[in-house]
Amino acid sequence: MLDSKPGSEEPSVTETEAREECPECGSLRHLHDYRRAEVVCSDCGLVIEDRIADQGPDWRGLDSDERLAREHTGPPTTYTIHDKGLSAMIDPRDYDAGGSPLKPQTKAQMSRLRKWDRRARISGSVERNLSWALSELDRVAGQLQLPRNVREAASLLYRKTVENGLTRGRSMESSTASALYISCRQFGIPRTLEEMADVTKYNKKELGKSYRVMARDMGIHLPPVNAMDYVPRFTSLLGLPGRVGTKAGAILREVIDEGMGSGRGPAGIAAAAIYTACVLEDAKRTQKEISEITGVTEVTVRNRYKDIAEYLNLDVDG
DNA sequence: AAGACGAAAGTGGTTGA
DNA sequence: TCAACAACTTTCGTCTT
Repeated sequence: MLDSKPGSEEPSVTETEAREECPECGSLRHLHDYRRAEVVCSDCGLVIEDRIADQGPDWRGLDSDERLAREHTGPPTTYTIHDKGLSAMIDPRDYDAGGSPLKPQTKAQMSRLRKWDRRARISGSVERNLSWALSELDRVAGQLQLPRNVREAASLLYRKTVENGLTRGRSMESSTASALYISCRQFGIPRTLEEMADVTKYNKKELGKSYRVMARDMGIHLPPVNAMDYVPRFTSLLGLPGRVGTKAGAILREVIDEGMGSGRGPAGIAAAAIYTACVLEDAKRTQKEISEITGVTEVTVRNRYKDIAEYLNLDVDG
């Protein structure tokens, strides 16, 4: 019930004939990738539109609880109409409906009313931004299959960031993504920046910069990512049996104890440990498959694998 | 033909003057 | 602030199965 199986394969990509041609190559064949919420040109791969999931009832891949929770939250349309026609204007002039001046007492009252009206409006807009941000946060969290507690933590972090005025000059998307990324790290279920980048409109670099700034500003010290934390998810995404995961964990522990972790990217080491475990356990996955899932290149998988194999051969058992 | 391996050049981030 | 540096990626060619 925690993580839905990655193996459940609904057709998440459909090809359609588009009305507009691709600005890059002019092709009319577009792929709708609902899992990644993108429209991609079939011929040149250009991402024509992202976040299509906002436009329809296409939330998917989540359990019924989440679907329920999400049913009416949503895209900016609700937020744009939120204030419309609901808040009345208070006439700024001190005359009554008939045009006569107000009594001093009434005048003072009206002035107080205006003051509170103004305050309500401002806090209303803060609320609206917040509610938009939180639904964006939920969307990304949903696509990354993150558990509730991480979302809660991320929401809280985001609120605090806003309260401290640290979101000024930054987009809400980058801030919510940063809050999520940081929370994931804190909960020991890290997502790679690649994965974050896949479901937001920012790339690895931008997200990296943005989350660093937020962590620094909020005085959060993030311990380095533990390579071990990647193993369960990667093995499960690769559809590997449990024993391979255990093996990979054992290899990792051994290799990291030996100081191989320093300076190297944790995801790369995790990927290589999994690859090694695959070889040893005879549950072969190609380097390519592993690199695709883990977001590190084949070359890095190879290099780390070489390191690990070297070390393991020096040791007695393998 | 596909996968594994490695060399070479390029990129972004960190470090030390 | 800038240059040097290590890690990683990209690209491409060769070897192996």
